[in-house]
Amino acid sequence: MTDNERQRLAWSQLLSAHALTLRVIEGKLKAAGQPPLAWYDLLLELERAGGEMRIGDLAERLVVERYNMTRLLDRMSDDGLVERRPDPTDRRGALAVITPAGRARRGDMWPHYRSAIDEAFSAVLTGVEAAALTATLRKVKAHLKRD
Amino acid sequence: MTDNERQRLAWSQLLSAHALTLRVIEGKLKAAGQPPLAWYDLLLELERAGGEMRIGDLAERLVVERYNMTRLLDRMSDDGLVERRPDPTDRRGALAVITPAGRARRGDMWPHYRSAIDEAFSAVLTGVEAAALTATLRKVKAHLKRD
DNA sequence: TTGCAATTATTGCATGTGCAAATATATGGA
DNA sequence: TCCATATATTTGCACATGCAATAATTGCAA
Repeated sequence: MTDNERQRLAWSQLLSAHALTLRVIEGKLKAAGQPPLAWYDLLLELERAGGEMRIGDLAERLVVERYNMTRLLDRMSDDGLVERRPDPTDRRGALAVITPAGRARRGDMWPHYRSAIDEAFSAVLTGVEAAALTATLRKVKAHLKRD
Repeated sequence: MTDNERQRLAWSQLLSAHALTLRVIEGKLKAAGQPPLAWYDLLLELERAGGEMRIGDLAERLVVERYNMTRLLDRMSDDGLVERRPDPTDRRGALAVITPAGRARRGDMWPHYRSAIDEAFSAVLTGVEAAALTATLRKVKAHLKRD
């Protein structure tokens, strides 16, 4: 097998491993009555940013299209987990702000999400393998973000 | 950092690397006037299986829900790339069969898809890294399929 | 300053996906 | 054999996403 074939094979494995793992993890979340993964990621990102972030930045950070971020925020906002606030520094833009209910919801979700990841994904990886995976995927991401 | 943290970090990298790479690759396909990735995968799978496969098996193999496979086949069938045939061994089921136009379409897609993978993904990986990635992801998949 | 292109967020419409129910057929046990 | 249960696929309806167009604002250059 040539290097090119090895690389393309790795890509196809990435696709199918992703699909399979995601299906299992989302299934566990749903079975536990929890919201989808994307909600967790969004809430976590907001907390890490200190509670608020520009909508466009959030979309870019989470690799979601802007118009889908608009709608994701609509839904989460209907649930009281986030709210919009005009950006004082640029009146075109808006900030997404996490609410106390949003912080609480992320806290509720975490144990379910954690155990789902641990069972579906972590269980078969050594720490060394996990670190290698992280390093490799970071290279790919850095490459794509350069453009 | 503990092993658990390493593993969870690897999972989050898998999610974002997947999203970013897929966005780029699908974008290149679309820009080249080609159908989405899922069409390629389906056509390839059928060719590998000798030209036909049970719909449910195809869905399982491609990690797609059955009802979505039904609809994917509807669309591809509208384009003349596949057709349905009753399964002689089980009249509940149906076979998806690749047509000559389907084989031709896969042939047309491949150079575009190949160069997209090579540019977006392969470019930054050594053969050794790719092989390690494949091995790791295969373990994850094997683990999930066991249940 | 004015005017024009670029940026931010949103929305209408078409398309794709998830869920639960429907249809048709198969399988195994009384 | 007959019936209850399981399996394969499809479909109606609600919800989510992609695309192209819109509105509001910014920034820059004439």
